[in-house]
Amino acid sequence: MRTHYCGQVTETAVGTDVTVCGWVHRRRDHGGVIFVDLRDREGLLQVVFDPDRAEIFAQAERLRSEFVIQVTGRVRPRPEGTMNANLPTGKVEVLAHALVVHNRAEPPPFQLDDPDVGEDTRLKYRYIDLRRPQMQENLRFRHRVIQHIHRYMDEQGFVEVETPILTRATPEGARDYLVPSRTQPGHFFALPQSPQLFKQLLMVGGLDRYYQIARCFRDEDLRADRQPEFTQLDVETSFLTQDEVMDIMEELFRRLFQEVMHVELPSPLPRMGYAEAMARFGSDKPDLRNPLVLVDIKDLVADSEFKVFAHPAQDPASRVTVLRVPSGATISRSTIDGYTQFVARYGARGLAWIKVNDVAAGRDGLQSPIVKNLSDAALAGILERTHAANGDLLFFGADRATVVSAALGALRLKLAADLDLNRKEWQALWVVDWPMFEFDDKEKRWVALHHPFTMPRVNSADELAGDPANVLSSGYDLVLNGIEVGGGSVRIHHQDIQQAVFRLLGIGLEEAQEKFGFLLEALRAGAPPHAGMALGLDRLIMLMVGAESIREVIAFPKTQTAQDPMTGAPGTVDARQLRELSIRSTAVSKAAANVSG
RNA sequence: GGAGCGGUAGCUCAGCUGGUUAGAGUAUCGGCCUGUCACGCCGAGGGUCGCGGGUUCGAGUCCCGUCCGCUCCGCCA
Repeated sequence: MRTHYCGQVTETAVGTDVTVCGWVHRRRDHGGVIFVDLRDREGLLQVVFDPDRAEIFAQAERLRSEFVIQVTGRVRPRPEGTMNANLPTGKVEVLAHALVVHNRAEPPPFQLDDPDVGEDTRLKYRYIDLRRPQMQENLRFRHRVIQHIHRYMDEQGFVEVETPILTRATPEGARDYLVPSRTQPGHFFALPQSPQLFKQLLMVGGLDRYYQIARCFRDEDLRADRQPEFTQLDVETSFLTQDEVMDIMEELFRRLFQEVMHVELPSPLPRMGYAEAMARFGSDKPDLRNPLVLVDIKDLVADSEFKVFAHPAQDPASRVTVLRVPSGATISRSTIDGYTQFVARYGARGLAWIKVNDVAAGRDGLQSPIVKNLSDAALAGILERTHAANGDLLFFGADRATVVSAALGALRLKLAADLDLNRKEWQALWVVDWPMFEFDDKEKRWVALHHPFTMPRVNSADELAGDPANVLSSGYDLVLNGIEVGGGSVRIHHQDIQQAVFRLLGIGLEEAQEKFGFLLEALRAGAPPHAGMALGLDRLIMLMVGAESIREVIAFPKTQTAQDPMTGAPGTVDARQLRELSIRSTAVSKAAANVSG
């Protein structure tokens, strides 16, 4: 049907006849001559309709935006002074000899070159939105990344295996998406939160090296970087140590950046312990582009008269921490009030601050509502430890450690965004030495920080129960520019340790047998030591293309209420379908109660 | 479950302390135009002010509820 993509018709084609197909991007009708910018996935090409050819000129007058046409014509250089330097095809044009209108089109609901169209409109008409060059580029970039992954994994001896989408619900972890069984009334499949157990069983099955570009499903609330279905590069290996697995994945990561981004990442990537990440950055996924760091001052204020500081300083579960903002003294009171409200979201009950006007002047050089409460020694210690300089602003957090880390960790990110402090570079690192368990205060029970199949760093099952809070796991997370893009661990391959972990998580023998019996049996069937990882491809590609949301790199994403404005999913089904599935809905129809706009 | 911001023409938005006929840009439609490329010029049409209720002589504007979109907290092993 065509000889060239529009975007590929350049000077080399001058003098030849070409046939191109595409969409009418824009029509400029000068009465006596008509220009059409014809668009396909490779770019734009100017087509000229001349009144000398009366018949197709008349046809061209009836062309409208987004009509699908086919043009045959002679490529010729544009007249002197009419070249368009902004287009790769800008030195040439095609004089139309023949025109076929393959399809007319309604005027599009939005203009393709309008950068400010609302996302709900874009998603409702995603098939039009996808025509925009940015979306085309995002999806093709994604394709290139995945092609590189396939090539690398194959080179490294990995075998791509598909695992079930219909599987069973498991306790722990995210809320499951359920699929009712018709043949087993009252029973449900669950969509996999990840292929975790299957890939472990593939190791027991002797595959040795498995990978899959796997869709995962989690029925939790959405964020800019979270969709209910998302894609992971899922990997599992046998007989490799933690470091060996990390090396393989790190090399993939580095090569992706080299080959797709032309960016050199350091080798090896830096590694940081979870404890250090929380202490210095208030986060388990620190953004190392950000120069701000948290500095603990517990010891400096422990015997202070100032109870707001002294009390947490004496509590082992709390921390007292300073965030120094270089040149931050120019930040206004109202802006600081805004930051106070900001940290309140994370549970902080206040945000103390000191403006450092003159370090040499000691107490008199400091401007703050709290200096009067602090001793000269404490103030001097704080200035010294934070390396405060004239013109700096110090923010303080004093509370339970989880609150301080969350609040000041978030404030650190917000300040960097507001003051444009982040270095323009790529900062990848591993976060290692994670705690195995965390105590959930609300549910009053231990939960696995990574997942329950992660190998705890203990010598025996008995060691676990003694001091769960201080058991480390062999988990590792890959963090890029402050976003978790992957994580993995060495897995438990002994049945007794797996049982002990279940027991600690409050999963009794019977429940473990019912829900994980197949895993426990497999671990008794000659399970090799194994370890693996998953890379979140949507997030990684979002970062690589510089998008603000994962939705920009997914062809048909869902909105924050997990709906698809285009298909209307999720939708209702008729009563017969429900009956076949032995299901009755208790929901009151939204449509009956309210028609939304 | 919670917080914030938003919802007015196809799209992007303005609309003050409530007040006559709700505006702009763009898109669309018609006319003119032979070198434009966001073509230009002239003209026209286009509104359930998300939805429901309330206050008021009077509501796009105020109040309550609700739905939708986005960001975030919780949640996401």
